[in-house]
Amino acid sequence: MPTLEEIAKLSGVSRSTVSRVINNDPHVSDPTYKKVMAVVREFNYQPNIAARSLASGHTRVLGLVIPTGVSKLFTDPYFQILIQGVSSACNAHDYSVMLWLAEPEYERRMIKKILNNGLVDGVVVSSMVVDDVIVEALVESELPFMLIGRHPTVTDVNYVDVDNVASAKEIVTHLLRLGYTRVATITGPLNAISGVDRYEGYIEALSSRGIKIDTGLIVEGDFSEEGGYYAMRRLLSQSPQAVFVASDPMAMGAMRALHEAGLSIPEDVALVGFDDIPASARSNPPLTTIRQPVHMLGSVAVKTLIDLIEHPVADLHHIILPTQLVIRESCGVDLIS
Amino acid sequence: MPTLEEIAKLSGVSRSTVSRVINNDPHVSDPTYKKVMAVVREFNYQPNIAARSLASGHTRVLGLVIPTGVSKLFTDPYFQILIQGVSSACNAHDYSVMLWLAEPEYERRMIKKILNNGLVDGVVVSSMVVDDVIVEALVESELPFMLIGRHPTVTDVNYVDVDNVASAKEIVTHLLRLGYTRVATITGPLNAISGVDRYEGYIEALSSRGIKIDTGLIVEGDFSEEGGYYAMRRLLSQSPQAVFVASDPMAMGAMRALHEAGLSIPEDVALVGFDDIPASARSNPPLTTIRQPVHMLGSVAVKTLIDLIEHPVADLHHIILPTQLVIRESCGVDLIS
DNA sequence: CCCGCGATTGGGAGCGCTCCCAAAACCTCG
DNA sequence: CGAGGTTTTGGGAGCGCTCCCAATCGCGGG
Repeated sequence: MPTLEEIAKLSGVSRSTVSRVINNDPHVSDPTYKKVMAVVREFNYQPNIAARSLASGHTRVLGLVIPTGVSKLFTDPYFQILIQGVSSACNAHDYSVMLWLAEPEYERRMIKKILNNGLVDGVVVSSMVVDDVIVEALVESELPFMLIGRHPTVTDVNYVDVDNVASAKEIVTHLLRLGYTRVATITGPLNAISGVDRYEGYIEALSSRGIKIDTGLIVEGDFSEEGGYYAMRRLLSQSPQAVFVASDPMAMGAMRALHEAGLSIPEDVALVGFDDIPASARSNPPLTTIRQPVHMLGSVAVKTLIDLIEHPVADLHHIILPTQLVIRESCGVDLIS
Repeated sequence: MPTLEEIAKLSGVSRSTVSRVINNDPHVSDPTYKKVMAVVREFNYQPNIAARSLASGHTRVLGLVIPTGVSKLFTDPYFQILIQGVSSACNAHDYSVMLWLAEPEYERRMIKKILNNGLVDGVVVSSMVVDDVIVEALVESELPFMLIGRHPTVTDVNYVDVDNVASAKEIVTHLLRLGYTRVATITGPLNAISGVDRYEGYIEALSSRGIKIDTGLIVEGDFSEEGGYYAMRRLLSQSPQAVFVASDPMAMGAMRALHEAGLSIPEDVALVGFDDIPASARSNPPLTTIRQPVHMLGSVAVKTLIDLIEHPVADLHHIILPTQLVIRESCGVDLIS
């Protein structure tokens, strides 16, 4: 592995000039540029990142933090797609991504490591949990960061999110419009902001149609298939006409419970989800759900973060990405008309 | 963020002594150690990684390369669990992980970046495809690396894998022992080594029982749910008694095709898979499959790699992890006894 | 033909750490 | 009490790059 200095010698110019060439500094004459580039290519020269970082103070590396204490949740395709979105946006901008799956036992130590080690120029945090310590730590540090999913209490930070409340309201309203009146919900964990927001949307949808809330029809889940399954079983005795399940993996579990109980969807119970994971299009029956642009959440977070790093500004970014109601068969058809 | 030098001044010792303290060098007297540590903690000092890397030549960062040209495949829980295994082993050893999802269009450029940028001390590669360029490139570079999954042609490299041939043979043999004779297979992509190996195991199982191979019963899939679905549909006309599906996601697809065709499992067609993804325990019926220790594949790869980095030795590591036949309901019960 | 100015180029001074060697401090024991 | 050894400690010399400033080059106009 040659060094800058060697490339300089080899091409008969100074260290500085080579540095200019590899950094696309315009203050280089065309012949010099070509001469140096030829040598660079010939020796397949790659600048040493550590040296560059030390000298320049930045690394072109972003951290991606997924505080999934619950490894069960990490099986959710959501994270996979998110990682993909982050990764591809980083590639496109010539950044690398450092992945931190924050296991709870390491969390404290880890946060310090993340913030202080100078390894990353910024971090993307997939925030989920309400009392997340990392966000405060991030605020204290001066490291640029983007949250994926808004934070419940700290609002003066940058984030990208979907409108969970409105989207949940939309899909529940769809159910109501189809004529169902006894609509239950399996919520997400209520210590997760998206869990709370989707629940909120459910409440709003019912309320705005003057339907009073029946707490018997509300069961808290945990976003997992298993959680959906058990929640649905508990709901069975209440014989709801329709159920808004706050995540597709839970909806899969709910379907399983329903099938086991010999009930058919949507004839006996209509079901809708939230997320539109790949499996939802292929379930039996295909699931009506809200499509989140998960990949885009990741890539937008990265793009915004990079912009923030390279052109620091004071103003806050609160980006809301659109969702889409995807109507399939699990919600049944209009009962009224 | 204080520097080493500042901590040294603050604690009244030299730069070198502080360096020794933070690196746990035994050549430090106890009082000095305590004195320095107090200051380190008080100022929450974290050594600058870039500087440390530049000076020491290593980074305590491992690269994880997943050359999933096919993003479809990345939805497979396999990778998620693999990433988790790698990540947690890294955490445990105080290493960080740099994630590279190698999208095909970036591949060439990326490989160079990975190998030369000096950002990582070693890489773990989830190798899948037969004609993978990265492995050769890795061999040329002097970077330590571990493959997850053996390479079809390059054998003098370190890898950790399961015995796909033997495991496939085991599960197909199980099918044969149950009394099925007309056993089909939906293979993985045959440009993936695991696809080939599992197919091989299928052939061996039949052959060793003197059953001659019927090419009509062999359909190539691609490890995805979709692929399994379409492959099963093609297989339907051959009316197999049982099918060995080379991956669980494909088995899910095959089940879907079977259900659609109104056939029941295992009464009309028995089905077995390979992988034991979480969903397999909950499918209808639960899937008989081979359990791979995916998490462990990741963590063993990391541990071995770290050992390789820290204690370089010449000898090759070819680690084979055990699999387990998990019998559930999809394979039916003994037809003979 | 010389001055002045913009476009190029060169070189010094670090960035914050590790590593090595030598100096200092401390023991042990004859 | 001092030689000789063993710990500890200190400081210089980089690691390979960027950044800044000064030096050089080239060229048009007076």
